[in-house]
Amino acid sequence: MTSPSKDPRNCMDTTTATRSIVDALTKAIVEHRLHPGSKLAEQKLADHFGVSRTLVRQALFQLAQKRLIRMEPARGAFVATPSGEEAKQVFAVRRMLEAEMTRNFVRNATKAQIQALQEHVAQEKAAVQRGDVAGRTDLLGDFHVRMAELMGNPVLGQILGELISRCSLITLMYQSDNAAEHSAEDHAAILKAIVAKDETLAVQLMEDHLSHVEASLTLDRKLPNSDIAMALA
Amino acid sequence: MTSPSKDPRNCMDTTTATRSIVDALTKAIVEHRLHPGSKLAEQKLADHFGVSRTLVRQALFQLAQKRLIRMEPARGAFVATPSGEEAKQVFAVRRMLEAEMTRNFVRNATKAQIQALQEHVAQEKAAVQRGDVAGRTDLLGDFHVRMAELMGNPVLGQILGELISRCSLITLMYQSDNAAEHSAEDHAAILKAIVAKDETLAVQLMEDHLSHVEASLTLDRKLPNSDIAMALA
DNA sequence: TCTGCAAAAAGTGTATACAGTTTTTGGCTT
DNA sequence: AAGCCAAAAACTGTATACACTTTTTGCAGA
Repeated sequence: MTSPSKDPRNCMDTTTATRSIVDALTKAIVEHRLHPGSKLAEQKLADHFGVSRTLVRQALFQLAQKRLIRMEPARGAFVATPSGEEAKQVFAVRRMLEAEMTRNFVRNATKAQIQALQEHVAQEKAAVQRGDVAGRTDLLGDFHVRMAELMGNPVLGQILGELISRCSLITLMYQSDNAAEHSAEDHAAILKAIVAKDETLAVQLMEDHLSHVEASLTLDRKLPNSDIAMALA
Repeated sequence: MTSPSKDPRNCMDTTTATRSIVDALTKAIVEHRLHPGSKLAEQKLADHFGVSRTLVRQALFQLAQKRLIRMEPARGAFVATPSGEEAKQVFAVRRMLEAEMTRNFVRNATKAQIQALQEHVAQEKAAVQRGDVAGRTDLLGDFHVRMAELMGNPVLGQILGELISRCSLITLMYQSDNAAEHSAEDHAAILKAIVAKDETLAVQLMEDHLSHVEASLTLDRKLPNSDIAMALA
């Protein structure tokens, strides 16, 4: 009832500030502008975003919980450097979730939902062809999240979204770029099986897809980049 | 208040102060001392824990990310009140994860790991028999987390741990207490199938177990409790 | 030149202060 | 007496201040 807030310019909304920092840093990490191992100095980030350390700190804590960064006791925050071991675990969990998800999707998806996925795959192909690395990375991950959301299970969608963020970091560390184009093809094949209502095949293709991505991991090293201003510019 | 916790396995451990607040509040929520919907006023919590609002705030953000509380824009934090819809989704995800987890466990578990689970189930039975509600709740959830960890997949363990925390809140809202004793029996049956290396049966029993818990949910309402000092004392 | 150590700089961890918003309180009108 | 508006209290959101820790710097001695 009482709606005394006639303030439409509530743009610097509370909580949105922290959230936008989380989003910006997440994007920067997933899109490879902040390299694994980079130091994330609080004051520098605060200066960059034009806020105080308080908000940066809150954002860093949230990122730590999402395992995109790690925080060492009195030394600060660093972009996470997931190990090969951790990578395998993340993929294992994804296979568990997505195999079942695919099965349920084949069973229950409506025409409209399938069409939504088809449009998504088309976008993926477009991004791959135009060489849009950032957009491609987003879309390839979003394919899986979208599927979860279309199933009417946002809980699954959120968990999968976090796993996929971690996967982005992992693949950025270990995977060569050309392998990603193959993912778009995999998605198309999965979708085809879904359209054909071939439950077993769709599940199998999804598992193969994830195994394939995992198999393409390699153990070469990267050099860290600490230039926050450059990466976020 | 149990302060003596240094957890060496958790590398993202922020200042232990914040973590102990998170743990204390998590315990209070899971153990039913803070009811769904209760307001969590920052200053009151700060006074209770003998710290400033800063640390309480950080803890609340982490709890919000774990979906144990919800934070409303300028109104504060409240113990989460998961809907029946959300409950179904959480259980659906658990079934996905734990069916596969059980399958892998049957395949790969060593004698020592199986024995560890057996000891755990024995503890469960003891807690149920002695009427230790708090310990029982902990142990019943820990059975699943323990299984994940024994599989050498801490990633799975952590995700499952969070889902189970949410489940505790859900069951505390919707489930009658006596159903929990049944869970200990379910665990024993699952373990028996694991010992017999009957993969199909073990998976089936795990799915049935989770479905059974979910099926025992009901939609009666609860009255909120806002007395923080009492609940945490 | 290289090593070791102390002082300074930088950075994190926590508390406090302050501004804006929401909720409560108390009185005034109908 | 019930309802409504205004002032006050309480609370959240953010910035700043300060203590303590880590890292860097600079210099003395070998």
